[in-house]
Amino acid sequence: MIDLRLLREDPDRVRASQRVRGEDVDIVDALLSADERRRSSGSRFDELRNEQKSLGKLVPKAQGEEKVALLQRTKDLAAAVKAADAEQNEAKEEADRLLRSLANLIDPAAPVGGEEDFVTLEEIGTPRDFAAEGFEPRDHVELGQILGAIDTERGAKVAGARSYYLTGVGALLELALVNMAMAQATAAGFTAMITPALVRPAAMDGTGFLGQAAENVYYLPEEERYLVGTSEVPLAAYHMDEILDAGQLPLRYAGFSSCFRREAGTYGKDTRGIIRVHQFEKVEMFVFTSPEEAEAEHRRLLQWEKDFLNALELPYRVIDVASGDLGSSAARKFDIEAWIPTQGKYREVTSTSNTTEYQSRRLSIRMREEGKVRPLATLNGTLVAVPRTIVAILENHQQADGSVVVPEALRPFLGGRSVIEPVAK
RNA sequence: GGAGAGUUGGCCGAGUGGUAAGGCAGCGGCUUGCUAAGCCGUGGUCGGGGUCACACCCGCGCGCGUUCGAUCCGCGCACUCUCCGCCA
Repeated sequence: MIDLRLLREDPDRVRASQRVRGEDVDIVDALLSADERRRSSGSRFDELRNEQKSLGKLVPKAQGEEKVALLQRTKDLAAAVKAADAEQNEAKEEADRLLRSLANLIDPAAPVGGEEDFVTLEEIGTPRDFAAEGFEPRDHVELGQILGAIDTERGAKVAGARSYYLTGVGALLELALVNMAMAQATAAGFTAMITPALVRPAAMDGTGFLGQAAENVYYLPEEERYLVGTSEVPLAAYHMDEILDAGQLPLRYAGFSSCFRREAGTYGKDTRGIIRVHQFEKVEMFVFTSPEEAEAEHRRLLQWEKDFLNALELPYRVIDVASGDLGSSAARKFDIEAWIPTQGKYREVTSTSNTTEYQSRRLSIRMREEGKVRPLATLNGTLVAVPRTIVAILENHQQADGSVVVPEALRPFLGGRSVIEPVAK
């Protein structure tokens, strides 16, 4: 959530942010009046409660008629206090509900517009010219079959649409990618983490995923638990309700977990293969740092993502995502899209967001610096989302005979293997 | 799944239906002097709300109830621990 003080002082800035996101602007005024009501009802309660407490202290000392009169007064007061408390709570709840429904303030540097209005920051590497090489590239589904690496048919049989098995070398490929990602992250100073995939509502809501993204979240009503769509959730909530010492920042975590997504509203999109699936594994970077450092840290996260894709020798581009396409928590977001030869376009493989103080306020995570306590910034970035990275590797590094060359940096994690050969039929 | 115990300030730990002992640590001072120790004082020294700043209000895990008044009594919930059962 955003700073209520900022909202009072500069509501136009908040309105402008909501507008470029394409979200409700009226909520700003509703919140301002709810906040006003909360403050006035709060001080009314304070006064009554103060009187009640001072009178209450007199009760045990009072005697006879004096005591009877006093008890009558305090009894009346008790009813007034109760009413004032109820009003205060109602106003608080309303203000809090509205505040939590407000998206993060957009970074003024982010491009304005919808999904198509991103700005391409750079293109790295050159897509291969398969025509010049004299063969038609196979898509990852076909390659997955030839190599015995991916089984989507049995995935559907057992688990339904958008499900898959990674088999043989495919399974090993996942483990290799995860290990390579963790090796890079720990070398950069991240703490490796294996996180819960099942979290309580406070964690899910605190991270901002129960707003516009709620329809993509799996919920287990009997347990009141959510399945996370990214380890960003358990990593952000790791320090929930804590005050971190400024001296220990930045705290950098690399979390590995399964990720679950309902993919509601994506019927017909990417139905083939493993581009869009209900369950996958991912290594996610997550950082707690000071608000002043957040922007520079965001660039560092982007660089670590690039380092990883560079090591995999994949052609990609970096885009600056437009205001209307940001998640509610993000002030700014950079996506990296890898080139997918058989689709003839770039597809998202990683994403890094600067969520500024939005999540830390919701999760009540603060930093203490020179005795002062204030919110801190959180950032997240994908190091490797396994299925899409496998798609990119298979398609970009395939050869005419259906084999796939293993990028050199990945070989040590794949038992030294340099080529993945088709399995004999 | 069953039974029981617990949750108090940065940490430990008492406690009572009427403004939360004590200790450690902290902070201020003093003494002796240095792999530090002792004495005195301070004291919710923390977090939230509120104010120009004070005042003031809220916080004894959370919520609801009883009461003029709840940390204390009742109900519900969360979490931790112990034992039993089951189990990768």
